[in-house]
Amino acid sequence: MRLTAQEVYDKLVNEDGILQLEGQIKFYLGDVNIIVKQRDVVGNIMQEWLQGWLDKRGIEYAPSENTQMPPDFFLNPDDKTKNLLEVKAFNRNRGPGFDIADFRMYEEEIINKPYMLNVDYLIFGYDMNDDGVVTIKDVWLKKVWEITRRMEDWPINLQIKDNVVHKIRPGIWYAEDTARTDYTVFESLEDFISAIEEAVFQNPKTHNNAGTWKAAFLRSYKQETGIDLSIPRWSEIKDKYDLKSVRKLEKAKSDLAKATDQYEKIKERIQLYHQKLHVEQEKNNVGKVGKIQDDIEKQKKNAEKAKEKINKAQAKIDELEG
DNA sequence: CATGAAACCTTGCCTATGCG
DNA sequence: CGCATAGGCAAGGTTTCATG
Repeated sequence: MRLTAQEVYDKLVNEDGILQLEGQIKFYLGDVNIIVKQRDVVGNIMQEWLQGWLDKRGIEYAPSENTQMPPDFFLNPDDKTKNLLEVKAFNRNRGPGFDIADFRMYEEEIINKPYMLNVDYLIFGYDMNDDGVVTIKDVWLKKVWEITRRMEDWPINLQIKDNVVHKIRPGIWYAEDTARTDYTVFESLEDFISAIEEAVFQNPKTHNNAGTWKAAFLRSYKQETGIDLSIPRWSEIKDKYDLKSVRKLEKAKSDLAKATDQYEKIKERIQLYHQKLHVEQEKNNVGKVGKIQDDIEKQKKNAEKAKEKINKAQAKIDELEG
C-alpha cells in the first residue's frame, strides 16, 4: 500500500489514535533492565518507531540513504523526488529544539534538488513524565517554511558558534499568544527563499556564492517544476516578521498620545489656577494666594515632566521608523 | 480626609538565544 | 539535542497623586 504524507498523518491521528497512546523506552544489558528517562533519544526512537509502524501497517517506503540529510523516508520508492517524509520530535513542554539541516549543505541541496523544498515534516510534540512514560501531545504535518523564521541579526534562525554558522533551527509555529512571540514563521516558500538568499550573502563562508546563488536556484527550480518563482528582496519583507519592533513602535505611539494628553490637561489646570489666583488676590486672601502659587509651581514641574515624556516617545518613534 | 485614576512594582510565564 | 539565562509581557496588588 502506498500513502501520501497527508494520508500517513490522517491514519496515525484518526485511525490509530496516536494522541491517546502511551509509550516507554526500555533497554536491557544482561539481567539489568532500565527505563530510559533522558529526552535526548526520543527523536531517534520516534523515527525508528515510525519505520516499525509503516512496516506493520504494510505501507511502502524506501529508507533514507543519508541519515544526516532529509528525508527519512521516500513514500514512493519508484520516484524519489516525490512524497518525501521527514520525522521530527521535540519536548512539547519546551520549544522545538531539533535541527532542520546544516545551513551550507541545505543551501546547496535546494539548488541541486529543488524538490527537497517540498518535503513534508511529520512532527511529534511529546511529553515524558517522571516514570519515563511518553505521550504524544501534538502531531503536525508542515512544509519547511511553515516551521522556520528569522532572528534578530539573521534572516533565518541559525545556530551560530564562534561566529560560524551551523544549523538551521525551527521557530515556534503553534504559539496561541502572539503577544509573546517576537518573530513569526514565514508565510510562503518565496519569503523563505528570500531569507536563505540573504543568509548566503551574510554568511562569510558562503558570501562569495551570493552573486550567483539566486539565479542558479531559480534556473534549477524552473527546470524541475516549470514555475518561474518571484522572490522578494529581504529588505522589503523583513519588517513584517519582526513583531517585537512592531510592538515597540505601537507602544511609543501610544506613549506619545498619552503624554500629549497629559500635557494638555496640565496646561488647562495651570490656567484654572491662575484664574483662582486672580480672584484670591482681589480678595487680598494672603494664605490662599500663597497656596495657589505653590500649586502652580508644582503643576509647572509636572508640565516639564510630561514634556520630557513627549520628547522621549517622539525620539523612540523616529528611531524605529527611521 | 476620602475617592478614584494613573503610575509603579512584583510575580509568574513564555520566548529567543547561546553554550555544552 | 537539552539546559540555562535574559528579557518581555500580563495580571494583580500597592502606592501616589490630584481633586472635591
